[in-house]
Amino acid sequence: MLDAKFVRENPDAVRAAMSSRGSSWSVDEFLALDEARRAIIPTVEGLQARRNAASKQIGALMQQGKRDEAEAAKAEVAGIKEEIATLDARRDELDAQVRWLLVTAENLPDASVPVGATEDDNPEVKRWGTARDFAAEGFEPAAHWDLGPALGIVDFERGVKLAESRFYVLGGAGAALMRGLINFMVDQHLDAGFKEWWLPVLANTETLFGTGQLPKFEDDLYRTKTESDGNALEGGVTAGQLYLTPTAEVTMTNLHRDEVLEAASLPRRYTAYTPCFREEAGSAGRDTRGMIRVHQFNKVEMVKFTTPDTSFDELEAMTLQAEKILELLEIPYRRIELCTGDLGFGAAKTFDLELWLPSYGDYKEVSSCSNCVDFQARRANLKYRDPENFKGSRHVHTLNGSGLAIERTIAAIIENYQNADGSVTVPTVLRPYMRGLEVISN
RNA sequence: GGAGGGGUGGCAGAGUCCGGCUGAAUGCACUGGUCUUGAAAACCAGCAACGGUUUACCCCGUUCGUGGGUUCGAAUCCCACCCCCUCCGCCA
Repeated sequence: MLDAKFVRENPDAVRAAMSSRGSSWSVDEFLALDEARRAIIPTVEGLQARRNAASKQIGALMQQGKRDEAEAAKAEVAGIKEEIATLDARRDELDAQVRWLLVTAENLPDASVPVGATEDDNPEVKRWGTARDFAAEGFEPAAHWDLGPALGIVDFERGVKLAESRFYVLGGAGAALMRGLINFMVDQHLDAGFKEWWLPVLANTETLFGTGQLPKFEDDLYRTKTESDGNALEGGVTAGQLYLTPTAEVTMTNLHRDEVLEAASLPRRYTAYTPCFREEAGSAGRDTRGMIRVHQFNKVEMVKFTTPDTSFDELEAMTLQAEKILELLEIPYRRIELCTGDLGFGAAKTFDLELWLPSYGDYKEVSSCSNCVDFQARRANLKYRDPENFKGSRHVHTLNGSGLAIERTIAAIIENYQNADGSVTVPTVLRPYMRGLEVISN
């Protein structure tokens, strides 16, 4: 959520930022509504003050037994009340409109973010490792959606049988690989000083609002109540509604919603493994094969809470932490920086990591590390205090990053570590996590 | 699922029956001061958030789970909803 005061005082900067994002958010619409709203406030409050004063007087008069004067005052208040009611209704209306604009506004890109329109404009920042030359080795690499089932470790058909399309099942070494990767990644983050959490995968409306999934992106989420239950979300809060979380970022960031943290306790570095659920409603036809885009996937997530002065350093550190996982697994990857036009809703700056997938003949996203600055903190009312430097409290900066998305990592391992005979070598660092298994074969 | 209790300031906890200087006693925590070599203790003072106005002070408004209602006036009365707790039942 943007700071209304900031928008008011820096309309040109906001306009430019929104334009660079390709956002349709209108600064002028906001300013007009905001001005209309603020024009009414002094009038309403003046009337309220008069009403309050008169009421107090009536109480005093009643106690003194001055009935007639009290009755006269009551009559006067009746008139004021009518005026207030009219203006109040108008103010409520304007408040709601202004609030809707504020909660649906994208975050402002950081000044350092390269300007661009689409993902094609995302600059590549670095590249690590080299893709295997299968031709030189004398065989054609198979895709994970063929290799996995052939090895009996991935089963797409049974996933569909149990749930629906875009679900899958892992068996034997496949299941062990999943479990091993989760533990491997979490251990790596623990070694780097992160604190581990275990979180609910159902979350309420306030929680989803705090990180920005609501109110704009409800369609991406699985919900426990649907329109037919008479519980549709219409720009507000649906009582009792729960959502399957699309990422642990949501719950982990909201751990401190409505809290004031001590500056001395920052930065806080958190990590959690959770399953993630996404409706993927608008992605029919994209990545339909394999385990690249499924409704339920697994992810080890990193979240940080920092003071404003260190958040960009922490973003770099977080991105390096995610890269470290790929390097230990020896999977070729590249880092790209999202341009203004490709930034996510709440992000001020984002680095994506993409790993090499032979079946795509290209890099595919496996991690996204973002600094949301105070955007989520404002939504989630998440502040910190630092008595030595300022009075009161200020919003923290929040960061989140995948470390990593595991299905895509598994796909990359299967494809990059495959052998001519159809077996898959287990990456060295994972072997301790897989009871010493070195090769997955039939 | 059944029965009962409860949601008040950073925390704890009065006030609610009998509506009116109650934005709210008291304690703890916190901040400043006195005292002290220093600290503790003691004592004094301050201490909610958000919004409007303002150079600032002040002032005004809103907020006692949420929304609505009654009233000149609601933390206190009425209605609906949400949430939490305890006991019973069920259950990994």
